[in-house]
Amino acid sequence: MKRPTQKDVAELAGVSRGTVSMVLNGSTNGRVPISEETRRRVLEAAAKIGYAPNPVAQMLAKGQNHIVGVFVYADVFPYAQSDYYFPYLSGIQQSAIRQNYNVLLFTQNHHQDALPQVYENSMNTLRLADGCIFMGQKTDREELARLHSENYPFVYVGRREIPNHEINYVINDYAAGTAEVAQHLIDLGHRKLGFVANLINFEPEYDKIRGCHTVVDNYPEASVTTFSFGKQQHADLVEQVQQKHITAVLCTDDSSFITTLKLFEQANIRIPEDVSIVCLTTAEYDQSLGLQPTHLYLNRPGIGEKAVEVLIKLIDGELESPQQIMMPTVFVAGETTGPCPT
Amino acid sequence: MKRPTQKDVAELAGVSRGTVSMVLNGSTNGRVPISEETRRRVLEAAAKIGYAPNPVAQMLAKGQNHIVGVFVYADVFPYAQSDYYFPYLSGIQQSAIRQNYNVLLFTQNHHQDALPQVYENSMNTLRLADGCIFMGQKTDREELARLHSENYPFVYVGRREIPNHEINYVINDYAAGTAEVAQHLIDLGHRKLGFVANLINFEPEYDKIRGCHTVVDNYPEASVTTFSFGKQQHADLVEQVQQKHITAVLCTDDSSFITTLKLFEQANIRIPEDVSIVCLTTAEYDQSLGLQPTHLYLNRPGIGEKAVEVLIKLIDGELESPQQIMMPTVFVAGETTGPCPT
DNA sequence: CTGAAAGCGCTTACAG
DNA sequence: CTGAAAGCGCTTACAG
Repeated sequence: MKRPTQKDVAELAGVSRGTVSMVLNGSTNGRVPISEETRRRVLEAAAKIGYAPNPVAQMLAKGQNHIVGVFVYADVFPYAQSDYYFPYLSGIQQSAIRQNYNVLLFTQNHHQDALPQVYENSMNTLRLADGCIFMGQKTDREELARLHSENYPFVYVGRREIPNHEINYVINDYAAGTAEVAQHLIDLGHRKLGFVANLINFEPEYDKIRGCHTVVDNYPEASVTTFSFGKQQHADLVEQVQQKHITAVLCTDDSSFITTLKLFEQANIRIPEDVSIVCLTTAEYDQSLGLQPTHLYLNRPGIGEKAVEVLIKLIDGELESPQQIMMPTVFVAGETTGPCPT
Repeated sequence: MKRPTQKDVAELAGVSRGTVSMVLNGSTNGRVPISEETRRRVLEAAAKIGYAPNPVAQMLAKGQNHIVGVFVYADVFPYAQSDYYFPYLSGIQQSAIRQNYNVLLFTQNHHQDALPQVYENSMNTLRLADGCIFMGQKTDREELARLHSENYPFVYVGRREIPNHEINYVINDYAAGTAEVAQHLIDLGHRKLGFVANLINFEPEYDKIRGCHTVVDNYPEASVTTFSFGKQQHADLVEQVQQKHITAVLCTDDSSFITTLKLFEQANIRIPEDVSIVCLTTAEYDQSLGLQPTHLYLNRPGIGEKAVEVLIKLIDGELESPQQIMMPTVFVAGETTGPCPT
């Protein structure tokens, strides 16, 4: 009833367990090859009893698991926000296939209504994987710091700065992308820009604002006004836009993009005739909107792939300095931007 | 430089390795509890040297991994068709979280340009997981048969019939759903129905046709004509529809749904005035179409969740008879169906 | 060309 | 309450 082990094969084939191991792994351990006759006997015996090596035992003996982990700092594992996470996961899978790794989703660390934790009872629960890809907004920076000092190999998808720890990450080059957007708007004649974000104190948002300024600051008559959307706290956006004669608004994420569109619609502000709007992340055509959004397309699968490549090099010890990689975004001109009204 | 082991903790705390194990697992192995003082010493020692048990060693010793695998019979792991697979994966993750399992994606079994194989060198590569969820169209039925005779626990997402093997599966109840669709069309006055499929010799398609007939056969004047879309072989659909005065067409998947719509458009057949069309799977609003599709919504996350529930019961040995579970679909009346023209 | 044995890092009866 | 030891199923130097 128990599944067969190496020992069963060895006995049936009349050889030692070491020999079975070597035949099945094709490895000869730096020795003369194993005789064809022996090989055949072992293979036959294995096939006969339906033997398959226990990968857990192999992992323990070899000390390498060939598994990359995926850990998500979010309330639940990608589900409601699956549109956001799955493109990254796609890339992770692609890369894993290419490099002959399996992918382990750390779902065990999620408990109801609580953020997932790497350390449970102060113990690192990630050791099943050789290394791990991190995603998610609700980063626990202390855990990352600790993981880093333990030399556990990991790569964050997204920029995270941890004091005293140079961690590895792969991220969209928001600064360059936003600069491209800003230049586009400037070229269309816009000079008074608005910048809408949900949370300002977050690395990606910094990068976007910074990118915007690198362009705008070249035009003395141009300016950027920043709006922070809190809970219900966007009531004065329309007012301010009108008062300050803002003609173009950059929104950092799709929720603020949609909100902004709705606010303008309610105020009878026409898009793009009166005001141009850009979404600084991937935005799909929305039926209720009826316009192709001008946006920054993020190559999320590409980022996932890159993150795994870096991670595996890390695992293999091929990297000494920390990797902080920027991936280009793609500017997509849509129908929500137009020339500055005169 | 090496990561600390149980032995290191034991020495530092001045206790035996078994004691460390018990303290850390909270298990007392049917004995009097471990003294508070000892507990504290062990915990402190562990924290001090940053010890975390090696999960691989734990798995080997315990013989249980708490991992559910996911294996996809498709050329590549969900990527191009990610829209199709990811909703299932969402459900799998949800269920795994609830039951405290991790999820392992078997990407190692995918090699370029070849279908993935469970058995490599005639050895089952799935043993890392306690059991496995299967998905994908390009099922290798021989592998499933073998897996089943080896008593490896698995659940297929989709119906697969294997001679002499009653396997476990969870599937959309296409028969009931299609019957609902057929009734809807009959109620709208349609009597001559068309049924379009890409491959007819596939379990889900059988179920759909069967469901259609259970309704249509109650109406003596009603009939169903079946069309099989091969490669480029749908040229006569329009012709036949006109000749036979077919007024409603059921399409088994979204690709045949889209193709049918295009063919009708080219022939100046109006939807739904002249012909009603239904998609027998989840169909999104398509901008080029401009109509909300009448379709059968599939609760894919729900199926993923159910599949994991069944799998874990299987692993725990709580199930004796094979489980073949039907999940209800949801009929969504859209704009591509209307009353039969008179 | 092959066997015997140590080792991977845990858990769990079994004695004390 | 704790220690010593066997065992989980492999791999890999080391002898022969």
